[in-house]
Amino acid sequence: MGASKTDFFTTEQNEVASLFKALSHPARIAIIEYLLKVDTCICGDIVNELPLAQPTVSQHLKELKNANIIKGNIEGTAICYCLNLDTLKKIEHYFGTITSHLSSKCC
Amino acid sequence: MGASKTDFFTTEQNEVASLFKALSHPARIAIIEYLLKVDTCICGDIVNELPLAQPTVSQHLKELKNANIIKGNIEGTAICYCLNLDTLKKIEHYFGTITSHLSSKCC
DNA sequence: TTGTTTTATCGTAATATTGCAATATAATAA
DNA sequence: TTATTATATTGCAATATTACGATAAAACAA
Repeated sequence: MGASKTDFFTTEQNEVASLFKALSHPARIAIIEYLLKVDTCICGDIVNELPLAQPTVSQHLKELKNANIIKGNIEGTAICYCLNLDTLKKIEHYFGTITSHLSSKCC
Repeated sequence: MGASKTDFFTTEQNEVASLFKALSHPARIAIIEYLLKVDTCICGDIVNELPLAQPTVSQHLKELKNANIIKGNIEGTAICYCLNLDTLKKIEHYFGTITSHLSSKCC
């Protein structure tokens, strides 16, 4: 064997894990930080910002889109990408719940 | 090729990505949520809580420990695991920075 | 000492991810 | 129409992850 035993965990646990999987590559972190830095929709130049070939960047963008971390709108020949505030807030809230429920008396 | 081109990204981007990689498996999310639920150090019964064999659980615990998401203290024969509040707060802060810097005018 | 319990490591098979060349698709320009 | 430009998809090789049986190691009990 070797594949994840997805079926043995709850839907929520699988969803949370796949959200973090989308964030688990430095190229995808770089994309997020670039979109944050320019603070606007970006049409086109993400490929030029990364040290990776165009098909590879396209693949990473697809993963971020599938996880709803970024949104992509078609603007003529180019595609306009930007961060999805809702999803990012959801992740922030997930950790907020953890840290607020956690007593520091432990260990 | 196929391996991550780690060298082409910043140290910080690689560190953030590997923190999320530690969170990218439902078994590790289940471990975190279990430690949160019992709200105390757990000596031993994590293996019984998960639908995975003992070596597999041990491997997942090691990854969480390497990422500083959990701490493990030896207590005689057993090992006492608990969540590392500092790291979890660091992740929460990372998203807080993103969401607060992000204008919603986009897309 | 030997036995028991608990956790870690080794070895390996199954599966998933990463990266890119080649190619395809889509929108616009000339 | 044919170019051009921008992004997506396909196919495949290299590498990484996941899972677990077998085994080792560590701590304690008898």
